[in-house]
Amino acid sequence: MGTDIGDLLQKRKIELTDLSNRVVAIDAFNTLHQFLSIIRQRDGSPLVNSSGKVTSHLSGLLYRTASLIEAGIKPVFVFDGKPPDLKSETLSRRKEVRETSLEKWENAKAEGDIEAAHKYAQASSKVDQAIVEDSKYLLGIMGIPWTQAPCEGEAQAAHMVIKKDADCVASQDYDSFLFGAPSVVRNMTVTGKRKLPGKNVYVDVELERIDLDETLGALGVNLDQLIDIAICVGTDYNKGLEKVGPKTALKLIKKHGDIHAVLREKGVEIEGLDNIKELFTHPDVTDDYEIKWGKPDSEKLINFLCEENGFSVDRMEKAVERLKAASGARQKTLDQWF
DNA sequence: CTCCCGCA
DNA sequence: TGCGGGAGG
Repeated sequence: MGTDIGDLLQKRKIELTDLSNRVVAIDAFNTLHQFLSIIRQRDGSPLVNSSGKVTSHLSGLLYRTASLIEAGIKPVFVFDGKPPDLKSETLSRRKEVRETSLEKWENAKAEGDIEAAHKYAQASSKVDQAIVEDSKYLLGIMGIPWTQAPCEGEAQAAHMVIKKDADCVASQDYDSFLFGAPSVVRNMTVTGKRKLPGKNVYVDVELERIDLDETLGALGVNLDQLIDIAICVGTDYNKGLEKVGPKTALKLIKKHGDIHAVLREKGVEIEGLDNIKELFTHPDVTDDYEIKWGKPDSEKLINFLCEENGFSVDRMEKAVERLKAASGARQKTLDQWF
């Protein structure tokens, strides 16, 4: 998913407390996708309510967000809008992977291969409209703001950081850099553990921050050239050059200056190059958003989570209490400042 | 993923 | 008090 330029970036280990009082623009799609793929039972089936509707994402969102608020972080979730036409090939490839995985999941379950079943179930997860609507509703009654991007969520999140309405983007992908995000954090989990893809193994992951200027300085390129490097390697909008990974791409761009010169030198072309580049340099974003944190609505939360979705009342009362206490503390802090 | 119980 | 592992919906 996204662009494979991770190796080139300057990663700095940070602590969750370093993000205290910071506004973090969270890539909602990215986060929900993680919850959906990871919060599953051993045979791979997701958590569901009594009508069979998936609820894994609700569990993840509630607990994760509550912990972020407790850590003093000010989260705002950014949802994807309509993807650009140039992304259609990537999207149909992802769809194919999901559908193949769904078949393999069924087969593995039938054969009693639990481990394979779990693996394919994870790869079959999809953030659909119902998941998105549920999540927006839950965030609303939690008092957590969210923004609807006109197009790519990562572009919108980057825009909000550029405008200084947020301090950094939180995503596992690197794409927001290509949209000019000055600062990105990865691995923003509570436990500091993450599941290894495909395997039933958990590893410790460090919360890390990557600053665009620092990375550009270390690489000796500008943002335009970083975008060129990504296009050489391949993005959601194009395939990338044969046998060119991040290191080679960096070398090529530094040697020849820009992607046009690289392509001339190699005698190859990238179809629609100007349009691809435009998607990164002038993405479709909006200023029509409001970032405001409110009080959680206990009654609606208990009703939605317990009545409608079958969560345990005991657990939810505890979680809602935590959320209320944490957002009250935040309110106090803000009052002291203003 | 995060919670929470059982166990050192 | 802190870890391991299963449950959660």
